[in-house]
Amino acid sequence: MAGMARAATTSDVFNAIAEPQRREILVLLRAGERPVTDLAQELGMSQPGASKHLRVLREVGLVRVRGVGKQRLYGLDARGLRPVHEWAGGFERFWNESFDRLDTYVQDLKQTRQEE
Amino acid sequence: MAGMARAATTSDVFNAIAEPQRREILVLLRAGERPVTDLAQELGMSQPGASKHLRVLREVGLVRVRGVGKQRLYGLDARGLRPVHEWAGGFERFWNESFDRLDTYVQDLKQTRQEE
DNA sequence: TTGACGTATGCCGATATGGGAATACGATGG
DNA sequence: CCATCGTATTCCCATATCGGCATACGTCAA
Repeated sequence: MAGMARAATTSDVFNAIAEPQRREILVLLRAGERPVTDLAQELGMSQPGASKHLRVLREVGLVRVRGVGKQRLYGLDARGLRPVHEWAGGFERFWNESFDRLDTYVQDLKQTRQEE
Repeated sequence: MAGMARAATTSDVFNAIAEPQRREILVLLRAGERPVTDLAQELGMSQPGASKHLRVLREVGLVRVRGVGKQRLYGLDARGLRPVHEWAGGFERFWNESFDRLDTYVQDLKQTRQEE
């Protein structure tokens, strides 16, 4: 076991929401519970595709399922998104500060090359 | 070209911050600019490793570099984290609501199996 | 110019991922 | 019990990562 390719999408919320389609699923679920087929159709993806994404979301706890007859309704459990919100929020003062102020460390080193 | 393995870490902020070590780098950079070696040491990773992560962060615009003599100082540009914060914030009312209230859709279908 | 130092890249191996297609599974209705 | 609908799982492929290692690159000092 030499190289590992990332923290396993299935164990980390940050990873789970790294996938655009999974984010879309979460957004759709804000409107209420839905069966897989519904989601698949609305997002223009295959049923197996949707099922797979939902599985990831379930494994990180962002989604809940309950069986209703033949169907399985997926519902949102947004609690796991709170840490994400808070983590990003920890940078709020940095994106609010203008870059000039942010670069206090730079003050003394005026006029340096600005890569890219 | 059949299967694509994800949106390319280098083009999406969500993907860039899916990596724990990259998140750590961003956190460290809140304290101010730093050279690669510094970060690498502090995070217990190799210099090439740190350079690679920083490259990803640079490509999504979360980090800036400027050359100072032999060194290259990396600095935070947190503006890209704002969308993340806002996206997650869009779910705030859902994690605040108790699950019972959230399941209004469920009200009429009492006592259903609760998977997992 | 030649070192030396700091840093970026290239290459490799092991692994994970997402999509497609086929198929297995589960529950309900007859 | 069987057919059917809704959904999950499995296989396979092409690709993308991440880490380690070696190495190329760039800048400064002498």
